[in-house]
Amino acid sequence: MGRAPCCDKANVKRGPWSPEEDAKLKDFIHKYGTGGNWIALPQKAGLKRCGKSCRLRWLNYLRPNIKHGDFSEEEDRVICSLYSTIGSRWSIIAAQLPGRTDNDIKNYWNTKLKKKLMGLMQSTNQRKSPYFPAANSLQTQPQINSSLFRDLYYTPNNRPNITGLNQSISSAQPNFLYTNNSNMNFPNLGATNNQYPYNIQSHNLLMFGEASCSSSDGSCSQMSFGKEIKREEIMSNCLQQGQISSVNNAFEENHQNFTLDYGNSSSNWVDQKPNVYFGNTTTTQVLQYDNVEEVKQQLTSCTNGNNGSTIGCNNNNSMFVFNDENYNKSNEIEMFYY
DNA sequence: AACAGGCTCAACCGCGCTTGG
DNA sequence: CCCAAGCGCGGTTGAGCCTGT
Repeated sequence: MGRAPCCDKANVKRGPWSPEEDAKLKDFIHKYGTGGNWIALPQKAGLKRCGKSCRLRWLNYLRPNIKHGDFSEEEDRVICSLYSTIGSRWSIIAAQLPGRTDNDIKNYWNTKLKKKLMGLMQSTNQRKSPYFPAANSLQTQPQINSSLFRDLYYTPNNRPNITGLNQSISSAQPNFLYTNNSNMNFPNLGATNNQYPYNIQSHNLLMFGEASCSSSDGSCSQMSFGKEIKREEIMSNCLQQGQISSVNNAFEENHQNFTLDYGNSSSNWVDQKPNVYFGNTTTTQVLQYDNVEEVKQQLTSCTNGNNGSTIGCNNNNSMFVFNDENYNKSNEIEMFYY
């Protein structure tokens, strides 16, 4: 036996709302509010509708200050940024866009924005992006004539933060949230210190900004904004570029101590422990940076350097790989998003 | 003009979560 | 603690519109 229906489907009207029904619902809510009970509302308002249908109609169409019509480029950016970070959590995305409903954004994403991005992907496909581009290539913004796409590389600093996000995160969701501090307002995903419970399991990272579409049948019902970087590739690149002299217990099994061991004195490093940073131990904000210079600035102001006791100066959705020598010169930092 | 196929978006569905008895 | 009712959310549907032939 399945779940009991929320209302008597035989006796409720379905389908598009008439102007008369809209007026009835609007009038009733203006006079009496929702009373905190949508199920009882239609009967009180004299509507032959299911309470859920009334709620939906009100929230998505009738309530004041609903914005209809084209989305601005700024709204596009916000949607893309948040989608790439938290996935299809439309209500959270909608909360950052006043006047827009989750349904609107979902429809817009599925019918237009996703395709728009796919178009951009195709037009920039020739540009080969190595897993670890030369550090100096990151001194400037990528040469892409689209602010939308550019911002997928360097998330804008005006991107809304998601402070206070307090909903449980399904393990199926993207893994951008990591906490090693149970006092954070971010949901504690079950991590204990220095454990990274999500995608790290696969030992792969996603390099944010490389949107891709993959499916066996060639359809594109799923699109991800990331390029998988296998840990072996990371390490191999680090070695090749002289960024590390050896890899020891890097990406240790059991997903603990997500660190690179540089095989030489750690005192020169910004932090003795991991030089790959996840999470943020001091604030609940998602820290974002417009460009590499801002990252450097943040790192320079790090007060936790060298003592190895804490993970400081981290960022919730990016990881930094430092070149020891060049970090001290403050001129080479490679930044990767996952 | 007629038709087919694609697109849009309002609405529905069902599930998980929350709340209150 | 249990259970039922209600809420909120994300995925899906399909009627109507649009566009190309």
